[in-house]
Amino acid sequence: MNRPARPPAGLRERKKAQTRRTIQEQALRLFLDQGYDNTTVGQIARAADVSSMTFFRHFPTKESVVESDDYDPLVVRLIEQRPPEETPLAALRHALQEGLAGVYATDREALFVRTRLILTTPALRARLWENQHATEEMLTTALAARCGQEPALRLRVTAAAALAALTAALTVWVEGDGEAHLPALVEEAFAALRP
Amino acid sequence: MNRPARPPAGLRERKKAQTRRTIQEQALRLFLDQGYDNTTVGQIARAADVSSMTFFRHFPTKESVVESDDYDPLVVRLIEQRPPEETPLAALRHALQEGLAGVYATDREALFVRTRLILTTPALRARLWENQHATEEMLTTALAARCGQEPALRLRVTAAAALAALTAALTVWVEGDGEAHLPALVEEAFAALRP
DNA sequence: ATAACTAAAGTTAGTGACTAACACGGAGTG
DNA sequence: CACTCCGTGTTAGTCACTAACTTTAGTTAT
Repeated sequence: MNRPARPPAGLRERKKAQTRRTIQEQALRLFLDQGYDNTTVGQIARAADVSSMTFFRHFPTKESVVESDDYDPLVVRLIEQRPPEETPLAALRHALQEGLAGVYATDREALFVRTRLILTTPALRARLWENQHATEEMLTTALAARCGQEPALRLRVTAAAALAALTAALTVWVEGDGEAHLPALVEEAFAALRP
Repeated sequence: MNRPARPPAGLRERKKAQTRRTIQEQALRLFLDQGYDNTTVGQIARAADVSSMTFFRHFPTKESVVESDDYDPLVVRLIEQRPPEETPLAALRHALQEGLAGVYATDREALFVRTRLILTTPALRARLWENQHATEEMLTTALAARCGQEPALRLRVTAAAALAALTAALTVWVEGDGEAHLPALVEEAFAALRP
């Protein structure tokens, strides 16, 4: 159970982490300033004061700088904690809402900017779907473990539909310039799944 | 209402269409032979006896050779023909099933090979999601037009969920080496959306 | 039929994402 | 203090894709 705020743990590692953070910050700044496609890896590297190679040592692709993907394990944990009598879909809905609530309360602005960047950049959007597929598999497994079933087609569909609902809500949220209440949008999106 | 089988319509156009077809055939052959990532555009061009530039004159990206996307307009037409008293989800289910039935009856083997190639190649899978997003918008619009509503969040979620169900069914179909009855899988996938 | 028009295809020379191979230098360890 | 390792820089590539220009060949008009 290693919570964040790990002790300094060695100068070398700290420097590495620092480099990584700097690259990511500069990348996001440049992407927002001049657009994703108009920004080259070389520019990012120069802004972070490293060589282009170092960029790829920390991030396998240009797209991967934008991702976070710290949510998946959190949501899986939340699913495990849902009462077992809940339907899979309800468990997913509550777990996703809980997970979102935290981010929404503390980092709403950052979430908005990042989401808009992703949804308006084709290359990043494509990457997003790929990640969703991985997330879908994790959710399916978590759901299957919860009620003893094996990960069948139906659970897969449920997980995929839940993620589709979440994405649709995020899309509408961004299209409305972030003025709507995101949790309410998510709730409405999930409502469309129980006709 | 130009049905296929258009008259020859000029030597130049025919030659162009022929070149395009050759490129696509050779590309698919090479992809299946040696894998997508191990095949370069230059190889495809050489196999089709054209220059690399010509490849990009016919297909904007290497990924786009694999797509067909002739389904979207067909499905939209099928949606418009569904009886108006059907729920949006039911209309989608029937339209997608009808559209699939045609391909499944005549081109099952080709559908299987192409689907497996896409689902097992990360770059193509990413592209698939992108296309699904476009499809989702068309379906949402079609659904909205059907029952006079405006394209709200709920319809978007419905369309996205339906596509997720279809994709899940296709995935399971491919994982089972194409031995299952695809329409039945689709039916089961949609069943998961009515709990 | 031949000349004039035009669109498809080739050629060349790039950019940018990403990789492999090797060298350097400072952080970790005895 | 020496020795090892690991993060980084350098160089030289490959491959997808683009732009500018030329060549070739189908089409059209004289």
